[in-house]
Amino acid sequence: MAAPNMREKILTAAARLFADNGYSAVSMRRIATAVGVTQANLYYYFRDKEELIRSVLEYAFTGKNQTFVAEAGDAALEERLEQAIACFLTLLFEDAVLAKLFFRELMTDDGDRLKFLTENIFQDSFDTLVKILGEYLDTADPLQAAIFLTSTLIGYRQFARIIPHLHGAKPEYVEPAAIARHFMDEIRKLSKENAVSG
Amino acid sequence: MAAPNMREKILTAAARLFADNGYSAVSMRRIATAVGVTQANLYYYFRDKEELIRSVLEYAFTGKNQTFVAEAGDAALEERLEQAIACFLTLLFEDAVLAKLFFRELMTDDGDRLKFLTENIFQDSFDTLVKILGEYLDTADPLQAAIFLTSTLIGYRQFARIIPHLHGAKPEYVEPAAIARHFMDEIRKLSKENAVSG
DNA sequence: GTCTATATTGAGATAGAC
DNA sequence: GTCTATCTCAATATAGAC
Repeated sequence: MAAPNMREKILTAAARLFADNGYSAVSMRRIATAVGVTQANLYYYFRDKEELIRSVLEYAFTGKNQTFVAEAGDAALEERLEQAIACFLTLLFEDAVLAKLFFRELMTDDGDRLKFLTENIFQDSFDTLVKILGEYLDTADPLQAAIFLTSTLIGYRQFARIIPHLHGAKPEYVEPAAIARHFMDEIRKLSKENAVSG
Repeated sequence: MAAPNMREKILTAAARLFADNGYSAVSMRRIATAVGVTQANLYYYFRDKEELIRSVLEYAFTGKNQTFVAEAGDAALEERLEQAIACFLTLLFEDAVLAKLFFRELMTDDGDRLKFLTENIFQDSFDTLVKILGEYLDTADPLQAAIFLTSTLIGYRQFARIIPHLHGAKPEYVEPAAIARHFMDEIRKLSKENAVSG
């Protein structure tokens, strides 16, 4: 049997397994079985498990950044902000594999990997966000505001695991579109336009 | 050698190792070495690795809930809110082991474990928070507001791994006290008192 | 490019001496 | 209560046939 994108098939299967179970909990055998080849075959494509993990992360994260930024075109300020929020939330909620890998990476102590994550997922989108917020919000420190906003979205995705177990939780609390709408309603109150001048 | 709280020594060492490396990446041997006993000895205290993990989580999480709630005494509304925020942030930032275990648990798909986490860490504090926000904020849905607030704090702790790598980040962006202050400044603008009536 | 077979190491776990 | 010794299995990785 030939191997058209066998490398990609391995990366996809490994990404899903790593996302769900963590790197060290997933054996090379399990990945191979998921793909339908023997364990030894993985070593034709990747030198060792370490390289496979690094490759999976590159494969999963590279490019996701651009999608996020691109959505913020040249529409009105408030619309661009809403777009960016909705876009990031959708990414986090719909792409479970990416989200889980992302959160796993957030737990590493390896500075290089955190830097890789920053540069490949955040930096560009974040710079755009800072600019938008600087114009839109009534704040002296748009970078801090962007940090809070991003934190809320990231945290919401994490907390969404807990929310369904809380007393009185409604299903719409974990729907990205509803979250984005509600969040924008609150942010709007903090805009320059609506701000109570100090 | 006797064993005064050997069980606790094991739990402490295991908690730290599990927090830093993940459950499956840490072997019983490594835990035993960290404690200074042999691997076989762990099996005197815990039936198997599964039970050790469960015990570590119980040990780490039980009670943390009360601390958080207790801080919200009978002071003024705004002060109680500020206290709660600062308290939760401090817990997340100062107790690295607890925070890491917490975030690892958030990634499980096991409903029972998420429920355990909800009941032992969140539910009580969260109910209190909902009440406070219902009185303090100009919102129709205090539960949703509490979700957003909690998400921001959780997410901030996670994003704090990224923040130092972002262009233009200042050290105070990852200091719990500064975060709490800044956050309250924003929330205050959304209070009933300051709300722009619609 | 994929396989079978295997070397080697480390894992979880148990038995039984002290 | 802690140890030594050992069992068993699964893991990573390599060699070499096809």
